[in-house]
Amino acid sequence: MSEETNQLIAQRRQALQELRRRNIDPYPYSFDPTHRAADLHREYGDYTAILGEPRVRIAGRIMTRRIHGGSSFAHLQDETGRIQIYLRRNVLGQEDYETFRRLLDIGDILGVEGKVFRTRTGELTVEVESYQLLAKALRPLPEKWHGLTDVETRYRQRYLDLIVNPHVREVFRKRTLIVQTIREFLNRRGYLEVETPILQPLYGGANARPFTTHHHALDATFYLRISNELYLKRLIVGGFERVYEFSRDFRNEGIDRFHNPEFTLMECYEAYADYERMMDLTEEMLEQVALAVHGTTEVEFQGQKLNFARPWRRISMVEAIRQTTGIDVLAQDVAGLRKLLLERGLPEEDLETEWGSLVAQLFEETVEKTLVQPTIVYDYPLEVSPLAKKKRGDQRFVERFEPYVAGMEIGNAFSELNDPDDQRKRFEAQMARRRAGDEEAQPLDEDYLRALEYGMPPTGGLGIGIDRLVMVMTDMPSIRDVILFPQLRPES
RNA sequence: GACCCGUUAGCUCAGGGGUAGAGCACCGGACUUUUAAUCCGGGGGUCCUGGGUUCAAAUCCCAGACGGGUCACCA
Repeated sequence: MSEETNQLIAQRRQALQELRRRNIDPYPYSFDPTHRAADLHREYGDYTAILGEPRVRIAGRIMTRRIHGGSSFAHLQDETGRIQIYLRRNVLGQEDYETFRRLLDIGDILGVEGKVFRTRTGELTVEVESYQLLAKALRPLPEKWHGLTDVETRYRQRYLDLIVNPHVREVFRKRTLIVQTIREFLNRRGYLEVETPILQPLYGGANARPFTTHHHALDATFYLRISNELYLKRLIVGGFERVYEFSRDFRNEGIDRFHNPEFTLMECYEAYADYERMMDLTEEMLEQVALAVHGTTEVEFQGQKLNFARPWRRISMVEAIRQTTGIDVLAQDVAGLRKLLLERGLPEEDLETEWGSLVAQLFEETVEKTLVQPTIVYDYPLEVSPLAKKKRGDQRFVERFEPYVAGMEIGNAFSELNDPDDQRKRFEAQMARRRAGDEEAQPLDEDYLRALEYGMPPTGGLGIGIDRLVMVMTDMPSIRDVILFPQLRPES
């Protein structure tokens, strides 16, 4: 049904006209509440006596209405919750009472002044002595009982979701709490929060296809960053010893429960640290996050009990594969690994060609989903890690780890590669992959190499996928449930 | 990108070849402590879009749009 003919909208527009005819401004400029709903519940909780007829002003959206003859009840909802209001004809007067009854609707924003009391049934209530319409709603809200469940509408019209589904507001409050907890955790350790370019002339720091755009005045191609890694390490070269950034990154890839084209990665870098120090940092940080959100290190996610208490299980990738499958990848060559992957049902055309890439592929196929409890998997193959330093004593691997929770990668960390010549070779290997058709291989960044040639101290780096962390901490099964405005196809 | 499922009133959902349904919301009436208020009466539809089959399509078939799930890619 079109908006013009929608009966419910038409009725509300008529009420709007009538309000204006009565010289009531449906969109006034301000209101000055003395309390919010939660303040009232805190001050005058269930067993508290209400003395001296306290007068309060409170503002919010009308969420329910129970209209009787000469008196009516309604609930106002503000950011903190709901409070019942009570309106009586002989208190408000005939005109104001009838205006409330006839011309105001569920969804309208209202400011009221009145005294706090408790009803016969014990509910804390404000008896309204005067009220002011603060904004007229022209569209009806979803149903009070079932709320809004249609996921498409919930994502496209998140404002509506937030109005009628209180638990959704809770998820996003927790998201902010998580970000704040990490920020304070790093600040306490002397990390400096910085901002680096989102529009980059060359993308790097991860394997992904970028979004491409164009700057008219410079007549130059720019990319939305897929990572801020190379910029943060330039800052380490510059002499900042501990830096971090909550980085909105953009990757031109598929969308599913675990991927949104724009997502948030917290990356931090610490001079003079190696990956073991970053493992400690990771465990401490995420333990703090669990405590901040849940008050305990135990977190329930999709029916599984996860415990973020230190120390976490730490296992090398080679050992993890051995424990899960019995396979010793160190005893396998390329042909052997390919055969093992074929046996596990992988189509031949999907198989990698390099030894280390095959090891990583075998790990992803067999081990990843088994890593339910917080686990650190370390020592990744050289071929899949072009920015990480080679492992002490074994040149086939690099000093890299990923924290896993509930079968999800929620981070990525290295002893950062600071040998400029080695870094150039790694870039060149990436360029070779590119020429072979790998669109996600990393381009060679000459300025980054130049920076490394000035000398970067040994450095530990860590990235944490904030969206996935929030999923785990809020028990949400989809990344769309933890991003306020997830990417959808444009409405036609 | 491939496959499977879904799309019916403002919302939540039934219905599955023969007059378009319910609850809430809405409108009118009664009601000055209700809270899923209650009681009486009423209005409201591009059944996602476009084609096809049929005497007849919301229903069956085809194509498309949008959403969800799985797979692929990625974090």
